[in-house]
Amino acid sequence: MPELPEVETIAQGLAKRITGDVVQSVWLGEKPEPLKSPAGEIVATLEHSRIAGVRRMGKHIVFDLEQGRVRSARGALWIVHLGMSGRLQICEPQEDVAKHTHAIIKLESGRELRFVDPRRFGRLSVAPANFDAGGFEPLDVELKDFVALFRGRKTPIKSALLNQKLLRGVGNIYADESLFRAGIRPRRRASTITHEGLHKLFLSVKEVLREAIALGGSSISDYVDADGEEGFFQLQHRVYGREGEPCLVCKTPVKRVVLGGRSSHYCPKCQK
DNA sequence: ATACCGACCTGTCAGC
DNA sequence: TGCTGACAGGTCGGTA
Repeated sequence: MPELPEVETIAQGLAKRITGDVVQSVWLGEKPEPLKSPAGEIVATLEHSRIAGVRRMGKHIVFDLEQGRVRSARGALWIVHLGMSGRLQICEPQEDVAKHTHAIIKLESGRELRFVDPRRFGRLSVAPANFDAGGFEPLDVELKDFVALFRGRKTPIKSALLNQKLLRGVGNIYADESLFRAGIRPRRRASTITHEGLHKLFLSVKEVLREAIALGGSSISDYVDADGEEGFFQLQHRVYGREGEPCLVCKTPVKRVVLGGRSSHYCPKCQK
């Protein structure tokens, strides 16, 4: 479900509400599929830890933990990837447990943090405090590094944008929207884009992500943030999900093609 | 290196 | 009403 702006919105919401709280106990569902680390390790790392902060890394939600009685400064990380359909919700204990709830974290404040994920593509793991997911943060990357990412790559530019080892956090919606604003077709080989084109793309990616974060992300079907609030960036989509509808610039019908198994939307006239 | 495909899962919606 | 197929914000591993 969520890309960078949605994950950022969720992480900010969680940070506001549970920073400083302490994990009392952890319940994990019996099926271990969603776990990337052994269940025992996740439980041992989380229990009695203080949540010192919540932040986003690419599409991961990262909880900074101060561990155990000693609350060592070194700490550890609890990392949640929401996959396509994952949600993290803060609940009162008496609230009904939703179908497909795979983890419940009881907090000393009395609230619970619940991980719900119908499609089970989400992943839970723990990692040392120095963990790094690799790739550049799109909002922080500098122009020269951005340009270097694509130089000499024959892969379609959209595939490169979706490659989390290069840039982390850009997904299907924001790749399409960024390419539209930069006037570049999704199938265009990365290596054939001029420096000027890459500069435009560099600006477009940042602009799209910043606007989307400001609007709380895109709510398609069921996305809501940690407070249960919907985002509004879906109202700003210019090509994503608009197959056959007129381009907002030139009225040409928006095209949809499949690229690497993903729907890709573009204006055949505005994007070259 | 690259590109395409299916796999992983469940839910929803359009069409018949 | 019910069935079927397409499709969904993500990633991984196999194959040529």
